[in-house]
Amino acid sequence: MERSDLRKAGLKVTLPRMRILSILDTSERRHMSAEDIYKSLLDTGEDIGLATVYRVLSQFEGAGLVSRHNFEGGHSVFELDTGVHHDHIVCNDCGRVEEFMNPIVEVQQETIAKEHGFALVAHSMILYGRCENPDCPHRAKK
Amino acid sequence: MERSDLRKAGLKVTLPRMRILSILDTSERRHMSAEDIYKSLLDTGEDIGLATVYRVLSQFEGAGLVSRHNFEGGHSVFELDTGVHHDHIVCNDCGRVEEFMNPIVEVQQETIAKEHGFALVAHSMILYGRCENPDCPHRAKK
DNA sequence: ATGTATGCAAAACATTTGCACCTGG
DNA sequence: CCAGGTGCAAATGTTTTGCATACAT
Repeated sequence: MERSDLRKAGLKVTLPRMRILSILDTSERRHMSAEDIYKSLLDTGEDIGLATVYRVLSQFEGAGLVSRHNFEGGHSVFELDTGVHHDHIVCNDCGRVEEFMNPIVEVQQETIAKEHGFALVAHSMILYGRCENPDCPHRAKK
Repeated sequence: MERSDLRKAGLKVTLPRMRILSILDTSERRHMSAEDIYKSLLDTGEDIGLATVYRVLSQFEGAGLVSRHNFEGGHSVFELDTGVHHDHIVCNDCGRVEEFMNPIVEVQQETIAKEHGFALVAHSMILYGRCENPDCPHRAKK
């Protein structure tokens, strides 16, 4: 029950918030843009505005319920924050997103920050490539 | 003389292109947004449109003369491509950008891609933190 | 009831594009 | 001369905001 998550975050339990949380939780794609979520709501017959989707996602981000990533292409993607840190590898062809966590890289980040006299606050690491998924367009294309 | 760089890229040597290249080359800040470059042109008394700045930067990117990075905040920054790969660490307070190249991280990226069945094409790694620069606002603030 | 949330439309940005005019080779 | 480049304004795509209305507590 995520109702409690909302209350804990100091957010009223409203229908749009529940629905958006639910979509992020149950969609087969863990990483969705605001537009994706909005369309998904329309499909479900919900009458929720795109502006609300953005507002709710920002609040969720502030509350630590979701995290936002700036992938290439000028739009953000959101995912439920499981509390487990990870980075992303994205297929340039089919858009598939996979998660990874590499301890060696994590350690190096601290080392690098220290070398440059920075107190590390956050980082963004995204790998782009072509995946081996048989359904991936770049393989289908030949 | 960068005239030859332009010719090599199959681009006519025009005034806007020269000026933009020159700004990227001589500005003390190596990393600039399109807007930054545009303002810099205005300061120099140049009459070059923002649209042209974007067009030229895109062409330069295609020609490998500059590289584009998507920092947080929804805007891109451009820098002269020296041919030497590096990533970035950005100060959240003063906006200062430093470059680094960590061989261990580079190797791990290939390993990670392989583990996930991806052929690595590109990557974006940006660290965010607070720098020790005495001029940095977050230190001045107390 | 009452302070928050929401929907809608409009605004705000960053970036791109259409088109008539200019310019470099 | 003439393909390609540029300026300007208008179009785009994404995200934010103002405001009157609706809702959770």
